[in-house]
Amino acid sequence: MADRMEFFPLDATYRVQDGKAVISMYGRAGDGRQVCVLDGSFEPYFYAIPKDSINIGEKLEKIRVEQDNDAYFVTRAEAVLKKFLGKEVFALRVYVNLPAGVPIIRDIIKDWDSVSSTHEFDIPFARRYLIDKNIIPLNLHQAVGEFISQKSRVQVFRADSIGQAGTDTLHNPRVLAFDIETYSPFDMAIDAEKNPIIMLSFYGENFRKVFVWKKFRTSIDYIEFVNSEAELIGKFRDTIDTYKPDILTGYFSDGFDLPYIKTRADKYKIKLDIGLDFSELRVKSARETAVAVTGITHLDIFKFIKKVMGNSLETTSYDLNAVAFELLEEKKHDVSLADLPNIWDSSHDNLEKFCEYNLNDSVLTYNLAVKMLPTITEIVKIVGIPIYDVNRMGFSQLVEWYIMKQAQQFNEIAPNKPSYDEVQKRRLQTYQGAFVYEPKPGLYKDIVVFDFRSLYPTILGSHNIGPDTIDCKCCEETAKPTPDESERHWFCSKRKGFIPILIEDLITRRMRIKEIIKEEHGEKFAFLDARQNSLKLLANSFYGYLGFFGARWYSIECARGTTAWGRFYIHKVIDRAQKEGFLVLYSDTDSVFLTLDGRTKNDAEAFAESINRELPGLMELEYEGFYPSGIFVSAKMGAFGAKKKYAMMSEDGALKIKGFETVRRNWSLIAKDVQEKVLGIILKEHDTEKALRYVKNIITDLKSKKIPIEKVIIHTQLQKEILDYTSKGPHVAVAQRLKNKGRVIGPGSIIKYVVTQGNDIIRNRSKMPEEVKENEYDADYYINNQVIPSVERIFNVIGYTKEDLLETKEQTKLEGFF
DNA sequence: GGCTCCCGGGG
DNA sequence: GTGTACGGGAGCC
Repeated sequence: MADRMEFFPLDATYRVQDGKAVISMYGRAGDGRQVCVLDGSFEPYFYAIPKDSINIGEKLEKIRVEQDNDAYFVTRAEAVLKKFLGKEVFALRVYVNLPAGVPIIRDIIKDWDSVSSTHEFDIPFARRYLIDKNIIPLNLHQAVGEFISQKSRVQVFRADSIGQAGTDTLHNPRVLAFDIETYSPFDMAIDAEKNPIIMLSFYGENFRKVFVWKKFRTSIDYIEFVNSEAELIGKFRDTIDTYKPDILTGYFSDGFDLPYIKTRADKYKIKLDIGLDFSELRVKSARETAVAVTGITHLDIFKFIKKVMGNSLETTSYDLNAVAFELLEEKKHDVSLADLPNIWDSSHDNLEKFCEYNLNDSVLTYNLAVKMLPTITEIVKIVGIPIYDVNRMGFSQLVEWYIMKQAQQFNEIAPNKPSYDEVQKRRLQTYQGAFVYEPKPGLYKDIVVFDFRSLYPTILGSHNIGPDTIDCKCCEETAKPTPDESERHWFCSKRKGFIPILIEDLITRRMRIKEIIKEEHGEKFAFLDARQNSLKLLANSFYGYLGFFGARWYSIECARGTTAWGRFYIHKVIDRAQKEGFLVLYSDTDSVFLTLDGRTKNDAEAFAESINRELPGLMELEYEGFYPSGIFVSAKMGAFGAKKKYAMMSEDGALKIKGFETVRRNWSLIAKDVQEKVLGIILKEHDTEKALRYVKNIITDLKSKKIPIEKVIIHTQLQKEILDYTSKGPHVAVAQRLKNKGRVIGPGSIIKYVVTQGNDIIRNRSKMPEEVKENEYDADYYINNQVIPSVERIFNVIGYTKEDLLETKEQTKLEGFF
């Protein structure tokens, strides 16, 4: 007798059982319990396109490969009618006994004379399953089958069939945030082999806890003392086991917390078998590490925010404090972590505030995860990929997997990933990008900003741009070619392409949501807003995807055509604006900055309307805003045109700043200080003279050595053994000398150095701070390589040159603007 | 100008 | 895991 069971799948994986692959999906059942759903009915396969419909079925069935005690063979081959880049093709769907056999069998047949090409042989089995069965993680599904008994931390259900069940989505997964503090002496590299974890905090719904293995007097109820680090690691495992989170989240936990915990656990031979199948936590060490747990979704919320939200945030730093402040208006506790090791070693009485700090980091992480969950959920639902993977994908991968899923629905075969050689070739391809109208540096009044709503996506849609519509035979004579002077291309005017269909679908879905969202409030609004934003992010990424060297649906000609049309339309706006009497200040890609120059705001809006009447398809020029004053920079030219840098003040007095980089740790303190101060003076006080005086004073102070030596120390971390360096930077030279003096120096050591006076190359003038007397540092180096570069572009904005900064005599420019 | 190296996040 | 991983700036050579 079959049971029915409803559940929200979170992720899928597979296991080989009795020579057959069995999919296991972990998720939350309708009754609230965690569940594992097994499906053994899905078979691995790939496609082979035979030449001239030669029958290769018999030959395929003879293949048999023995490897590592497993046998791989073709179970059957099915002839199917598919589409490939706009053309109908006969393909063979080649079924293989095991997933691991797919690439092996494919390798054998790819070179056969009778085979023209092979496809879709490199798609992870569990991902293939979700796509083919149209199972969308987080949506409610119904399984028919029965509960079985199997070693597992959760109930196991063996399914005979699985299907969508209504439109419900898991909107309140059980989230558990955690954070560790480690013993980490001031200025030493973080070293998981050497230094213990001393605190561990958790935060979830109605749950907060800090574990610490030294005792002190406290009245805080969530602090729990344990006797050792080993016991603390045991608590890590047990807390997760009893809390039963759907999502375990940390801040940079892929790169720090979990690998650290794993290293320490290995030391004590503690098994971190928190997987719902009792498997251990897995640290995948690639270029960027990632940590996975079977059945529990590990969300590194830092990674998600940096990858997906990054561009839309004001902050340029992604540390927890800056991100929490911008997204939550909350901050980290203000404690000095540098003091923690000493306090840990001596006076335990002060440990309490570090425990509070530790918990607060988990609280912030939890709140960030909850805040991002609507967006994460919507991306998962649009792309059809589990949270764990969405968390670790960049935009081009999100686009690609979205297209892969749609390809299945549209009966399209996916093109292959480029070979290494092909990637190298593609990397060399360049093309003309967007049009940039350079602003004259200076201060301006009454600025109006317009931009094209989703310029590239609407061009791709309106002009039917895609790899399957380019240069079609049927429209060679009639189609309108791209406005590209260097090469002639056109796109089919009879048949809508695959990619334009997908893009227009994303755009119109978004427009519909924008329409209904006006009436919504609260939670419903938040989800719809997250959805429209996710749709926009995805649509905006298609153009870049077409020109991305790793893309399956790569087409540099399509990318070129898109920018060519983009330049065409923005020029049209600029020309018309000038004809109508506006002053064009600045334009970049899809936006135009005008000054009213005597005309009114209403005139500007009417102007946009007149443009819109002539635009094709879904293209639209939008009124972005009005700014009473602004400062524009024509920054240093890069290889592909100017960088975008400007600051404007809106009517409510808020400043909008674009393109000013922040300085990093391998800059001296003096450079950081000066940049911060100068930005403050100019943007808040509008006193350019004062900013200039300030920098001049700093330069004078450097020359007369009034700036203390601590402010000119540069910190750089040694990445490998000194001998392994082929190119000796200043920090390597200093490291060598430290080693000669008997200091223990190796990978991870932070090398501090000061550049001193002389004519030699920098390396030979770099010394350790204690070797340098107060007046020995090279003032010119710090002025020219540190202070000036950190503020030069800011001063260019307001009309001063590097030379002005260096001159001792005062000058006045742009006086009396404000 | 090409090559090599470092940074980020975390403590 | 039927896959793969970044991009920008500074200094050396």
